Amino acid sequence: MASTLSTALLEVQLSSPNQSAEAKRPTFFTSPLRTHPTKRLLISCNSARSPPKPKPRPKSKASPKPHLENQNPSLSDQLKPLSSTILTRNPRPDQLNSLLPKPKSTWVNPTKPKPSVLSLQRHKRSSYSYNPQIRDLKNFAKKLNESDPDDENAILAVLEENPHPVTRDNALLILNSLKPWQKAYLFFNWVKTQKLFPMETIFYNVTMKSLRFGKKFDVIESLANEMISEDVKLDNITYSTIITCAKRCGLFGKAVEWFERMYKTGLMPDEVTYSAILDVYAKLGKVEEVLSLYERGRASGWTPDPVAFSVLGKMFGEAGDYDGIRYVLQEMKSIGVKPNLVVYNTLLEAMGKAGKPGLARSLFDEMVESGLTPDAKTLTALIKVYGKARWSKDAMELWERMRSNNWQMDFILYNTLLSMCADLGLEEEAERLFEHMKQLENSKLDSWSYTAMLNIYGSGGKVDKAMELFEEMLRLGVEFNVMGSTCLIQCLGRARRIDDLVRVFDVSIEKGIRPDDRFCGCLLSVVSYCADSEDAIEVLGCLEQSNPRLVSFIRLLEEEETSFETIKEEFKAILNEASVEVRRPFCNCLIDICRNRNSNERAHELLYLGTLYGLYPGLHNKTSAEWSLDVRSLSVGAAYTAFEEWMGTLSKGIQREEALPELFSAYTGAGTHKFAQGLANSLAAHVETLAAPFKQSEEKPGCFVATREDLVFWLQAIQSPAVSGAQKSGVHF
DNA sequence: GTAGGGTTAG
Repeated sequence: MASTLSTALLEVQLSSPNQSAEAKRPTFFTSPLRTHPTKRLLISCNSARSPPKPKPRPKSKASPKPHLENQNPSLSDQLKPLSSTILTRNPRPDQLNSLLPKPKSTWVNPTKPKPSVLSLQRHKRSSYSYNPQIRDLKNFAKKLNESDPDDENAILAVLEENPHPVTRDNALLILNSLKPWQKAYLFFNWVKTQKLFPMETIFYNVTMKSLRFGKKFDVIESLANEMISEDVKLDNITYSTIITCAKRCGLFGKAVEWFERMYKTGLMPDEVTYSAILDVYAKLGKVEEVLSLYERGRASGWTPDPVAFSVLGKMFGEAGDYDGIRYVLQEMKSIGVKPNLVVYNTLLEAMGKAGKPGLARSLFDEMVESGLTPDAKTLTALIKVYGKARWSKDAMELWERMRSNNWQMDFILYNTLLSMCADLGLEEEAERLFEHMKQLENSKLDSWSYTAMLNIYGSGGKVDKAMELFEEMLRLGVEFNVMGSTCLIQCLGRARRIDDLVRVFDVSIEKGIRPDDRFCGCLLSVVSYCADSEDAIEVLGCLEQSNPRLVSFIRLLEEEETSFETIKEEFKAILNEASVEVRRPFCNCLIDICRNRNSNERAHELLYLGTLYGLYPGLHNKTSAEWSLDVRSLSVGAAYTAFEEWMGTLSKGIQREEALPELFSAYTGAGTHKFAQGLANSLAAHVETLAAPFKQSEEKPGCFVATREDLVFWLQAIQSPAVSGAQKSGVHF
């Protein structure tokens, strides 16, 4: 089995997610905005710089191909591993909503002047005339708001009490004051049945806004259809309300459908509707469509406002596209639009998502210099960026600045500060803040605050403090969520407090927590280091309730007669069911479990499969001077397995007299990650057990180096029958 | 929230 790893390395290139066969195909829309495909990414000539290009997909490194004895395989043979090694990806929102119109190939002559795609005039609002009865009417609306929503007769009785005649203006004023959508909708229908005056567009619009608040898209749509059948004109306000409601309900196909419909009726969107639809495409991750719309709008003479730029900024942030973010800033500069606070907030967060903490910091400085005062959202975004980047110094400085400048803080910001403390391991600071938050007026510590503290104690191994907090949550009735439970269980597992772990698990299930993949991964990792089989059985019991398939798989691994094919198929199915971020941890834990149960053979099979399914990209790196093994993303057991596998492959290479480089290195990393040091120590111990000639480099901690001469000598020595004892100590070649 | 668009914690 192990001997096939070198060929597996060939296959892994096929299974890397970036080269998946499901390459995105651009979707066109059928509105008059359609442009010729080759023109789609051209940005208006006013822009100073070229638009962001889609990033080239990362290419696989051209590593020297292992020598293969057989002839070139046929095309169908070459394609086979592709279908058998590709895992499905998590569904994206645009894949869930396949309602977007399919492309039609309508030729648009690019030499003709582009038609205008949006109206530069915003919808004019009618001005209110002063209503002397306003007080009475507001009181009346208040009564309606307070009446029992389920008691129709009571509501009708209130309606009869209206002190003033229901004129158009009075009805509008009342409708605007009704809060829950049920009341507004009821009043709207009541007015309609009175037939005192024609129902104009504005009545529908106000009612729709209320319905949007209640996310009642189906009702909004029925009202819109009623407008069409009753011949009431739909205006830009109607359409933007419909579109944004569909968007907030996640019905992106519907949003696009109504946008298309607007064009079909000959109504031109104004910039508000236009921004709304830009946001729809942005939320779908359809960057090219958004840029195309943007470009067409610019070509029609549109000067986008900060809202439009905020939409673009958010979209690029979600895509982690730094070039895109920079493009937004450049566009604003060249058009002469000054970013407002919301734009800065969006871009700061986007910078964080694109992994640019330094640029976020300078953008923040620029914002403050421009005279804007950061609000709680600005500070939340920046604290989050610094926390994730582990920039302790900047985070603490900002925290200090917040206090000395008396900048606005809210509870979300406090909770974010707590989470940042968890990221940076600042236990004392977090405790102080937590106490401070307890004493704040009008503020209650919520599940987020407690979860952040559980995270801090959990990752710091403070198991007693974590349990105290858990009891406190139960006592105070603070919601205990899946993340808090995961942190606590992880902590209890590391401390081998299995009875407490099982109790926390039971409480979690009682409280209605639904185990997610991370939660199961956490239980699986506890199983992996349970030396005591009774403990393992307890934890497997919890896992059985959360993910029975995983437990059956562990049993399959234990049974000697299970074939490799069975393991392969079942493992693939499990990985496909799991979300992408837990796939590698699952594989790592399962390898550890196998090694702990002395089934190294199975561990090698799993590593092979993990590699095959693309869970360990970049594990092997080769230059002419050095071959290296990067085990930073591997667990201890997986790292041992990978190391042995590597030595086995090299050993065979030596037998075949293949060319070898001067230097060999294994890299465990020794950086900021909590467990990195542990991995370096473990590999050091393992290397010593094997008496392998790898030495930890002094200038590069976490890097184990061996020369070709030493390595070849060692490998040849342990292969000779005289020293076969080395094999008993765990070397599996 | 006073007829429509954007930011808002793991």
